[in-house]
Amino acid sequence: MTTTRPDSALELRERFTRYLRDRRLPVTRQRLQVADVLFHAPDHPSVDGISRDLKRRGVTVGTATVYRTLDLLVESGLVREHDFGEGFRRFESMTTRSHHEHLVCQRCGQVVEFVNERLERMLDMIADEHTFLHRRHRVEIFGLCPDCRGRDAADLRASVTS
Amino acid sequence: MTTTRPDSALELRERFTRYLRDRRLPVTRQRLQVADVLFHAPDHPSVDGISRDLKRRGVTVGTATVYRTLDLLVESGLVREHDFGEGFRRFESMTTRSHHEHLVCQRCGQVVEFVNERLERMLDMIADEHTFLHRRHRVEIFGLCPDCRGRDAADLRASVTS
DNA sequence: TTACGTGCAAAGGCTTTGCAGTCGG
DNA sequence: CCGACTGCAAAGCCTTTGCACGTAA
Repeated sequence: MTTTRPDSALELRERFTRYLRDRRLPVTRQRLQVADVLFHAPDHPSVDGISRDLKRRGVTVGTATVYRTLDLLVESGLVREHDFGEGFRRFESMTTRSHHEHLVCQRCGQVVEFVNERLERMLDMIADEHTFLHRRHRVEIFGLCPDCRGRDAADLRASVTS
Repeated sequence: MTTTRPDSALELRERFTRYLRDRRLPVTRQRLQVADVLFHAPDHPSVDGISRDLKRRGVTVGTATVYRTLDLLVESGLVREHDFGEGFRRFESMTTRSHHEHLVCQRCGQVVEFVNERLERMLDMIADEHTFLHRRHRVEIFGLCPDCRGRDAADLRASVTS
């Protein structure tokens, strides 16, 4: 279940390189390193998470460069930007998986992805009904993941007993 | 269509007063003024918008107090907090209307509300499927409102002609 | 009277910007 | 070589916090 999808990552790096070359933008060590970290991330890292990951690998990339590279990655369409209302952004590389939404655990921060075709169609319909041109959307369900759900119930029992 | 819902606003102010009294918290001029501005707002104002509205009415309330009052209003359940990914929060008073979602225009910032029972049920189902305890959710559709949609097409024609 | 609120200014957290030095193509 | 990038530090935003003073009950 925790696949690293190395082949996907390689392909994405190539696509990013191509994107840069097409626009006559330098393909620098920093840009590739930031992209690689993100392409290999199994989750939805924040800028801080990406920086720490880079440090762990022994390389240092200035914060400003990380932000600037993320802008490029988002523009290129290879990376998706998220704002789960935590006060900072998270990023996610686009694998071959289809468009998906998120379930966010309010206790442990775990993010689970889900796909639902019917939901997507319904959103198209709703936009149409309001004569809106539908460009993108965001569906997030907040609550407790299976683990935290049980733990919360346990906490409650403990507090009642004490 | 642009109803100010004055009766609703009055009732909400009363409910807020009751909320404060119940917790033995002082009912101050500032708290009521911030609440009133929000209860009368037809849209989803930001902290800055609320402050400017207060100034327009000739009263001044410190920024810190506005933030602290908004915390109370959200805790009381009379106000809903939103984050449309703009880098700041927006607030909306809970009228008697049922739970709703938002269509956001990426050009002019207009926010249109919509209600869709089927959508709500579908989200419950999805959370269930993943054994998540569903506490709240967020559905936002971004794009162009009817007005901006036309304007964008016009811009495009103009740029092609020039 | 007294606990809590208020306003100001300072601090905080995330992100962007300005600029001198550096490097890819 | 030149234009674009990088890193650092400073600045920008929104929001929170500390503190002396004020006020609701």
